[in-house]
Amino acid sequence: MKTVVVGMSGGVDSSVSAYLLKEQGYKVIGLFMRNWDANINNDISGNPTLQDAICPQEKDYNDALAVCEKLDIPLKRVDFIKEYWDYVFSYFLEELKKGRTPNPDIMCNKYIKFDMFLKKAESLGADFIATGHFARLQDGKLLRGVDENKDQTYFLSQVSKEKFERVLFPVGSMTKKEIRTLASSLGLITASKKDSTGICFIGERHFTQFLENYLPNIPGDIIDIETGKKLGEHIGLMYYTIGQRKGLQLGGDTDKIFVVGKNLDKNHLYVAYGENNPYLFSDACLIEEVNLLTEEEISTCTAKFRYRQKDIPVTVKKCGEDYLVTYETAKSVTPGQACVLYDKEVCLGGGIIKEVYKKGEKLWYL
RNA sequence: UGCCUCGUAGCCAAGCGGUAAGGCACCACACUUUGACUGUGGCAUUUCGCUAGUUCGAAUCUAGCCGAGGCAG
Repeated sequence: MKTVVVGMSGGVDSSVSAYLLKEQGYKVIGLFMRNWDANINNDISGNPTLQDAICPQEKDYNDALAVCEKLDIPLKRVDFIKEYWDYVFSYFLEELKKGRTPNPDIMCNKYIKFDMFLKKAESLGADFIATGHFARLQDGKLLRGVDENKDQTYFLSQVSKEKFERVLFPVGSMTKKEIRTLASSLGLITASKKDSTGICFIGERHFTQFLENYLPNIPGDIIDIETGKKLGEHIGLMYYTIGQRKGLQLGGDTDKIFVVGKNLDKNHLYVAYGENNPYLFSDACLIEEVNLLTEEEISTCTAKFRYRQKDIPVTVKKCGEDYLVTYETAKSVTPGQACVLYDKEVCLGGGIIKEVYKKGEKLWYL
């Protein structure tokens, strides 16, 4: 009998995952992870649950425990608070300081869930680990989750290929609706629990206030990139991402205003009018830290530059350590975000967007 | 100083006697394991610079005042 350690988050997906594995005849052990502590991590300002009698993680643990008791499997717990800070959150802050838009959840999967957690599971005697991700593994390949609205392969793109040999995604071939229906019929208390959002393990935060706990905000000018005119003032470059519209507190025109770039030296935020403004578009980007999930050479495939964005056709070419990804046109391609490559259902891996180009020229304003 | 124009929510801006369009911003919700994007809804009835009139009824007409421009000088 093979042993599987399931990452129990206290949500419905991992609850059903544990059930399915048990049905399939595995010896199942639940493992609850706690990677964030609001007090230790100074997560004070902008934290909506700070005053709650029991913190959200404790509620989640209780839910996970209730599910495990129902399924008659043991539940253990482990803390990676320091590791999460060192490998995920520090990276997150460093990237923000550089004016980029990091994706902490991608690093969380790479360093915590599919590394630290995996090692911990092995020490508990695991042959495999399992999570409630919406993704599938077939013949060593990572496939999109069947529920295309919930597919999470984007977040798994930085996990190295060999890790997946010891991973199971039991709910990857189900839709969210099927999962909830099954959970409900089993009487699991997580059946109708709301999907969690926000940074994984941290949760929803008022972004501006949240960051103020960690980074100094340095106000500067908001500049219309087309005229060079000052339109207003921003509260700190790290609060804005490319393509963002909300939070500029600028109005007065009939058209919408979007963030198109930043200048760290001058502490300027560049904006432009209109959702189809040329400054928002590009036709190529250079990606770094490329992690491939296939042995085969990649030339043409599809890619997405942000989670839940539609795939677009691209061509890929190795360029030293990095890869050059070219495409007809894409909007709001943002340094720091992941570019994830696909061949139909197969996730080929991806990289982190480093530079963005248009007509052979690097976009100077990013 | 004389003459002219203008003053509508945080911003832009319709309305020109019949009981305050719209856009941007902002807020809420939906969507969402990354900060978005997107969608839906809310958002001036102690109201239209202030005061006093005309009128059944005014942001819309009249007078004065205040304020912002402009033309004469």
